[in-house]
This record gives sequence, C-alpha cells and structure tokens, in this order.
Amino acid sequence: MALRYALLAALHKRPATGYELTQRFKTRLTHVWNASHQQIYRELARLDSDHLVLAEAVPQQTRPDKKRYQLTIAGKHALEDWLNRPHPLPPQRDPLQVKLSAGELLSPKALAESLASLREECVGTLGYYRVIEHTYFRASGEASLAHRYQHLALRRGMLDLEATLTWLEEADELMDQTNEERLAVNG
Amino acid sequence: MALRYALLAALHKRPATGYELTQRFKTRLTHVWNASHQQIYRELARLDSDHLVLAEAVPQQTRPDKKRYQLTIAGKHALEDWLNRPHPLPPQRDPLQVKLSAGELLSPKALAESLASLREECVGTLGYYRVIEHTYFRASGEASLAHRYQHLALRRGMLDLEATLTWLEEADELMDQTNEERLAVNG
DNA sequence: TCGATCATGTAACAGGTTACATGATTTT
DNA sequence: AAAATCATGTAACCTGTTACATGATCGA
Repeated sequence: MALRYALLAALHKRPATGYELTQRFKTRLTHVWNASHQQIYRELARLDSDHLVLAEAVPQQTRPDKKRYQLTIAGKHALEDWLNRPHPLPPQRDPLQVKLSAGELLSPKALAESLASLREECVGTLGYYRVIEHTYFRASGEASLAHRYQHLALRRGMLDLEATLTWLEEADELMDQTNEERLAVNG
Repeated sequence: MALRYALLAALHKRPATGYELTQRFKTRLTHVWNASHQQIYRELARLDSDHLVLAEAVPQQTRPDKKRYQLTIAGKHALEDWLNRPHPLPPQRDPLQVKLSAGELLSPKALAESLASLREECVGTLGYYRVIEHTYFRASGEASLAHRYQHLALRRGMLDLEATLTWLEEADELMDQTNEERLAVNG
C-alpha cells in the first residue's frame, strides 16, 4: 500500500511522468521508498483507474508522447486519510542476520566478505546523503514545514547507515578477537 | 528466498515443528527474520518436497501428532551454498518516511502521534533485547563461534533501535522548534 | 465455561522481483 | 558504430498479508 501513497505524495508536490518518478525513487527518494519502474507503472495505472490521479498526454516533437500524471481531489483526500492512520514499524528482514544465525556453517572468511561489502555500500550511500544534506538542507535558507520534514526523513536514512557502520566496528572487533584466539590455539 | 534459509539454519541447530519455529521467529528471532505461521508452514512444505528437510510424525498421547522437521544432507549443502553467496542490503521501506514526504498535508499533530507510538515500540523492543543480551550473552560464559554470531545479530537489532531513538530526539527538537515559531507568529 | 495455548493448515490477494519487449535519440 | 538515455509497458513468478478453518487441551 505505501507505494501508492508515496506516488500520491510525489505527485502532490508536482505532476510527473512514470519515468520521472522512477528516477526520483532511484536517487533522492531512496531513503523514502524503493520501487522499480515496473511497479511504478503498474501502480500508476491502478491509481488512474481508481480516479485518484489524472493522466494527460504531453506531446513532444522529437520523442514519443509522455503521460503526465497529477493528483485529483479524490487522490488528495485518499492521501490525507492514509497520513492520519497509524502504521507500525516494518519488520526487520536482512539476509545478513539470517547468515549470522547459521553458526559454524558460516565461515569467518565468508562473513568478512559480507561485512566488507556492507561497509562499502554504507559508506557510499552515506556520502551521497551527506552531499544532499549539505546542498539542499544546510546551505539553503528555506524553512518550510515540508522542507523540514524532508530533512528529517533524510536524517533517518543517515542515522540508520551510521548505526550500521557502528555495528560493523563491533563486528570487526569480534572477528579480530576470534582470529587471535585461533592463532593462539594453533601455534 | 531468505525465509527458506532462515528455516534451514534454525533446523540445523535442532529439529523442530512448524509451531515451534513460529514461536521462535516471533520472539528470540524477531531481529533475525519475520514470518507468519502461514508462511512458515508453506515454506516447510516446499522444503519437504524439495527434499531439503525430512518430516517425521511425532505421536503424542493427549494431542494430535506433531511434524518434526530435520535437515537433510542436501538441505545442509543448500544452506552452505547460500551462505557463501553475496547479498545486498535490503532496501529501506518504512511508511513513516513516506508520510514525511507528504509535506504540509501531514499535520504536526498526526506526526507527533506517529513519533510517540514509534518511540513506544522501540523502547519496548529494546528493553526486551537488553534482557536477552544480559541473560544469554553477557552472563553466560559460552564463547563458541555460533554464540558470538548470535550476539552480533542481536547487537545489530539493538543498534538499529537506538539509532531510531536518536532520530526521534532530533524529530522532537524540530517539532518543538516549529511549535515555538508558530506561537511567536500567532501571538 | 471461557479464553489461551497447542497444532496444523487452505485460499485469495497484494506487493515486489526478474525477464522480456520496443523503439527513438543523444552521447561517446 | 556502440552504448546510454528517454519512455513505456507485459508476463510470470515469488514473497508476504489477511481471512478463514478446525479441533483438542489446559488454566482461571
């Protein structure tokens, strides 16, 4: 369900095509929601048939027509209703946690690789978020409610990644310690 | 796919029935993976038909028979293969982030309620995790690799919750500030 | 006696992933 | 000439959620 409302919220800000929405969800909105273009086109078609958005063909000279979607009044109401309903924290589901539950079957080497690639991913994404924070939030003088909320959402993404990096420190410590003990036993 | 391997890992530790697995996933394994009993029974049936687990009927005097599942050799191999494959960080998907993206449509009051219930959930779960950490990890003298991995997985759950609580502090600060500004403007 | 726990499922549906498909234009 | 980008989809499949279903036993 949340994808539906993520789309409505994005279209409320400004009308857009499926393609544009896909781009935004891949970049500036990764920390808000993730969806593939297939999912987005499918959901837009449903929103259209439910009359929560209106599609308008935008002719282009050199390229095929685009479909620009905008919110209808009913769409805005549906979004507002949803915003006022409570939603629980989504359950945790990370394959790495599953791997850790496999005990001796998980070799320290395989684990070390997983940890290294996780760190890389976190550092990369965090760097990206820091750039966004600097350019869009810290440097701009804007102070609207919407702008503050957006910043807050980004901060959440950042704090999550930082927590993962902190955890990786703990994990590395544990791995080092385990390695030392093995060396001490083996020679 | 990960549910499949979460089940294999649990069964590798010790054979169990679907009911027992459901209980464990609801309590001590919430930070590892989440699944409903329907999903677990369905996946166990598939694992059985794929010969990765073996079902054995356990007769009981007063109650209907249980089905105790255990890993087969093929099941252990399948798990080991999976453990050695890389897996990316799962994408972030929290409805609260979507709500924050709705701007002025999200009333400070509705947001405050969401934040309060999130805090409650985090504090509760974190308290539960702390008890587990104290009784199973800090107090016990065990130092096997499996035990260390389990602790690490729990630590991840804890650090995530703590990060969310830190974020909630930031969010409250922002809300207070916004409220003050509104009061200053209105009188 | 009533609700909780034990114990197992089926069915329908919604949400997410992967693969396939098309075709023009712009950049390297 | 090849690769990336613009722009839109269909189809199959897997995973996760919700609703429904059954029936015994145990404790308050």
